[in-house]
Amino acid sequence: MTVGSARVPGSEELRWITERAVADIIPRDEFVGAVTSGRALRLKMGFDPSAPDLTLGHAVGLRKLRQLQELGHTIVVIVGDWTARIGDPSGQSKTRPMLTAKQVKENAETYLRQFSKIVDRDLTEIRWQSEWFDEFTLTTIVNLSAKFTVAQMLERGDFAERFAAQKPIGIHELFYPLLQAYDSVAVKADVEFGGTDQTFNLLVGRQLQPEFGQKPQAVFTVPLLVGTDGVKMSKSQGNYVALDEPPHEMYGKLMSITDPLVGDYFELLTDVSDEDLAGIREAVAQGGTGARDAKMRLAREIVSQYHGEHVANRAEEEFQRVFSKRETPEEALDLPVAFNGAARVDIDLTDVLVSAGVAPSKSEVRRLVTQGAVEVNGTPVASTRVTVGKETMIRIGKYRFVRILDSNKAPRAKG
RNA sequence: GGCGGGGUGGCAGAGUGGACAAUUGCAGCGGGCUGUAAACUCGCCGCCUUCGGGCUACGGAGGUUCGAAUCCUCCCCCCGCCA
Repeated sequence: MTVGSARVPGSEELRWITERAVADIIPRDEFVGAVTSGRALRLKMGFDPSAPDLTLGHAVGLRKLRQLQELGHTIVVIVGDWTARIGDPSGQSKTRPMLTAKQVKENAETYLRQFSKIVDRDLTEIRWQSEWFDEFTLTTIVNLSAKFTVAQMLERGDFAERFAAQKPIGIHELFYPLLQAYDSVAVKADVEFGGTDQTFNLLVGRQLQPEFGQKPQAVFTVPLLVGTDGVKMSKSQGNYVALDEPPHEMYGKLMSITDPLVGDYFELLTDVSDEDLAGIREAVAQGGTGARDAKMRLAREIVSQYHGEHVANRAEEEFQRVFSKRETPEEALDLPVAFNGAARVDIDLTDVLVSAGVAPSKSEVRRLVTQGAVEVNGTPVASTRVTVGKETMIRIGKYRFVRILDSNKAPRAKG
């Protein structure tokens, strides 16, 4: 890698970079000095290949990287293939199966595909931990671990809490920060990015680099995006929006975020101006349709970012049709049924909805019917046995729709 | 090595011979309300069912019993403390 040069941002641009959607920069003046030096910086960001799906939460940091990339700085993505193979220690309840090299590679591809929705992959350096960790020996590891103390490790909040509560802390867990820190040495990072929950790990990297004769990296943290329900975002809660999400789902999920989050989402995920942002927060605080309109704007803006404006508009129209007006959607899950020439045919919803993947079990379908949640052509059904025609629309609950198609009539053109 | 605690439905966590498909909370689903929500409220929430019922489940395997998540035996796993 040759040391290139980068454009020096103007004061307004610099302010935007260092203040919008930023949690902390340590040390701030050092970072500002570096970014205004004209030298191309190496901006490190880690990636855990055991969880390749990116969410809007990741987007906060990636958007920041994008801003810096546009100035000519180099993004260095570390694929944590080595640590991922050991397994994530934080999920104590289950031992995560070790990932194979193939899985890691696939996950990395998935990651990078989503990653490039925000940053320019061609201007990104992708490095694998195995490049340096494969060569580690016991001596190297002992030497590395000798540079830190248990007390230092216990400064990390979650370790301290577990220790105090006499909960287990695996030795390997103590290694995680060290390994991550060594990544910074290996790639000679100037700045490392992460969410605020990563602060400790990033600082370990900063502490380690001087031990190897390197200038310590600056640490750049971005705020954590709160889940759509207002609680900490987590996969198990399902309260996140994935970057890969289809447009109408993305739109719908954004419309369902709890009101107080609207301002934060705008702040962290869009480029609306500060004045605009203040107006949005004000509108949401007032409640009523103003809050709803602000949320619609948010949903439209974000869907536009990942799917384009045209698609976003269509998602919005569809949303209004189904949710606001309670009409049937234009698009529904098509369900082929063999009519064999008949105009109408009897079907059993328990079979049909389960095989269509709409309901998890026949019992669930019976329950739904009992609760009056299933409508055929707008009329609630009392029995799971119903008569349907071609194009009959079946509605399950408020938002799930299935359209009956004649499987005889619409054969696949190509086999 | 010694001592102790524990393994129950997606999670948390009750139950300690029958009335237990298993209290409760969270999550989820459905109805209402609404701005799409949230909050609130009502209901559902193992699987199969000809709706009579059947089947499978409380770490695993055996056993005692008319009957076991609950008692006994062995085994497996997790955690803490002391050494």
